[in-house]
Amino acid sequence: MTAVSGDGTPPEDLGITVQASIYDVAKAAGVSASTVSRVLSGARSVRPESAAAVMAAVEELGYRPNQLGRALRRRSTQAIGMIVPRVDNPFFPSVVQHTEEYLRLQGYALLLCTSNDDPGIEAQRLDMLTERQVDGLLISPCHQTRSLPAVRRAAERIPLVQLDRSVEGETYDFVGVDDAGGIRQLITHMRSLGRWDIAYVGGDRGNWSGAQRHTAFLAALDGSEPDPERVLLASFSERWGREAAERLLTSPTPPDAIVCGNDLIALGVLSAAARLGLRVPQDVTVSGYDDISMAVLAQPSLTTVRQPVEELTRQAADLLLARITEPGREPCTLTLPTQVIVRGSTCPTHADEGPLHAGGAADGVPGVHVAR
Amino acid sequence: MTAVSGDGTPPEDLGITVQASIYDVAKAAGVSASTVSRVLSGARSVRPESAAAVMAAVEELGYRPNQLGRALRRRSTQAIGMIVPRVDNPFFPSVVQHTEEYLRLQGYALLLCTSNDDPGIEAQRLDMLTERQVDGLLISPCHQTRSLPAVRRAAERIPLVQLDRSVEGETYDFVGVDDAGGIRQLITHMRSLGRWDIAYVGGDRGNWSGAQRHTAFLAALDGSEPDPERVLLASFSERWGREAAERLLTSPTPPDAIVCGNDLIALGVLSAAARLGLRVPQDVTVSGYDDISMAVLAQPSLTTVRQPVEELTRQAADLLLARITEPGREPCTLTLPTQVIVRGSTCPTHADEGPLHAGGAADGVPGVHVAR
DNA sequence: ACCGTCGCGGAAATCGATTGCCGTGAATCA
DNA sequence: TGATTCACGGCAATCGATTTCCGCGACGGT
Repeated sequence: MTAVSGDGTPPEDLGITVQASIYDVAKAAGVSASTVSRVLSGARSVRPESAAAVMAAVEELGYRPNQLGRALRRRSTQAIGMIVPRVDNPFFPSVVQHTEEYLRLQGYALLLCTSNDDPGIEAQRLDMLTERQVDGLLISPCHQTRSLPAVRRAAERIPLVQLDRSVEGETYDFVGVDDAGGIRQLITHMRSLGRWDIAYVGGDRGNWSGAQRHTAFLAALDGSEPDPERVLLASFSERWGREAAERLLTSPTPPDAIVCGNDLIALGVLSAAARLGLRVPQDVTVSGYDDISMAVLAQPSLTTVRQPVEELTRQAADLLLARITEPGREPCTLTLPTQVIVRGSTCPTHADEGPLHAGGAADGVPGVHVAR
Repeated sequence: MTAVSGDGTPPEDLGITVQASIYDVAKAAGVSASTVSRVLSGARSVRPESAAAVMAAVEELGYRPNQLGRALRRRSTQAIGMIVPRVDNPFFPSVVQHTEEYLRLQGYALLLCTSNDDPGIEAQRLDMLTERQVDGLLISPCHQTRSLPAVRRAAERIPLVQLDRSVEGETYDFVGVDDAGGIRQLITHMRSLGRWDIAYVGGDRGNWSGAQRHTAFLAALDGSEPDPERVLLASFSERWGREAAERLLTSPTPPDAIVCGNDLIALGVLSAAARLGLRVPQDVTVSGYDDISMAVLAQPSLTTVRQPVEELTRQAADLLLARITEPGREPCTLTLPTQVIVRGSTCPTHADEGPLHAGGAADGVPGVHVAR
């Protein structure tokens, strides 16, 4: 059955050769397909001669098992699907890198997709991965509410864990960071430097991070009046940071500090400040969020909030594996602590001079780390 | 056969519900599985009443076809595997983004993997994707020679196209850019500014881009002596750029221009220069390669070589689709032209002042574009 | 009235691998 | 010696969807 070659015609070598199936191996080794399967999987003991014959045939034919057939029968693809909003924000590649590495050690392959911050594309990807029978899903939903229907649909069929961002209106497993705490710490830091007129440039409130950080900013201002001119929201991009900073810094009453929704925005702000001839941190202090690798290289280097990426991905992966083995468990939410990294964009004493490879030193405030 | 529920026990709703198969739909609709398949695929005409019954059952059961079964039978997964060396170099995310978008329009899903610049991991990923029966592979091999065995093994079974980087020793379809031409243009540009003592800071020669660009730099120097102190090779990272620049610029005879192997290196160089109190471009000019989005925001903005990413991905995807439909065709190599983007890091007259959103203007030299 | 044709539906084979079940022969034990 | 266990191998069912082949009834043409 299902013999593959030997139909009389010469091989006619054209690039791609037909794949040998387990039956071809069985025939070449003079055993049954069951035996081949058992040799390869080690599921049951096999006579050494048979095993040797099988291995020889595998080698000879260059046999590689078809994971489609295996997955169909086993009801497990040993693959995890992952969906992140963007890959041009360095934070997510970093998350992806760690996740892939960790899951590989657990014997899973990672299938990565991008939603491009579009709930429609995200839903397509979610459906695609579901139909391809991944064993689990990791997702940073691109929108708090508009992502919900597709996330719900997927979670009904497949173990799903959210990381870094979450949807609202239903609770699924979620590993995030203390976004609000990070912002609060930053504000405290700014005020300790004598900065009281603090502006906020953030992403839109559609996604979790944007909403959390903005809300935290407003809350941290408690006493002060929330001047609408001081709070600008649009997108998590350098371009927006630049544009917003231009608006803020050319106004008659510019703020003396700018807290940004993430590092990309902050880099845009630094760019605009430099262009306008303003000195950072003397004229205005600036902070970011995420601690991407560019942050330490910026001019000046960027004060920011570091998310514990490795911990984040490990916890999310563990949560997913737990839900795979035990689908009925209660949804659980983990919030990891963040850490403020103080650099030159807020602290002149840490401006970018001195040896390039100096280490940092804690300055006594819990959760605040002074670098370089 | 394969009835799914109705075994007497109550539903016992725990998170995940069992997936309905095409047979469940058939039973609910009172037709055969063949008919369900035909309704869903539109392969053959079906009586309207049957079709309606099927659609109702699909809706009712929330049926989603299992792509594993479909792919097994159809011998096509409608998925393309892609492997890039890193995702923390913004150039590749950009390539990925465009590729995914284009392939989606052609009805393919993209499964993305990262090799982390490690030929061993790359080989694993290649095998994994091959065993999962992707219809084609797109790869930027992380190493010119060490990637060859795994690439060969994969290409023997599945249509494969290389993009941006290639292996050596065997020719497979490849879409790249004129790396050498870009470097030559940069050198010409530097010399036209009166800079003759040009240093090169690049990635290692293990991968295609590193080797091409380094070789081109040496070749462009023809007359001049290739001072080994002036050519530093290690990795395509900001960190390396910073370290190398520190070495170059603190030497007794610093160069008056630094050509970098990519933008990340160049950003590191700018960072080191600023820290050492050197002015760019007055004291030293700096150029990058790739035109990542940070390049325009750097202080000063970065002169660089733009790769035609969209064209690159479109051509690579088209080549792959062509090879899928016609596996026997001759391997083909495409080399796309690059374009130098002149910005503030080489040209003081284009320093970063003026309106933020100004467009650029061509300065008459072919292939050279003066931005902002 | 008879014979093709057409529309439509279903049974069954198929894709590739896994696994429950049974059979066979050898070894062990009473 | 006869019974029981054990090691090992193969048959066939199975996962879920597609597709070939065939059958049935209706319809049109002569």
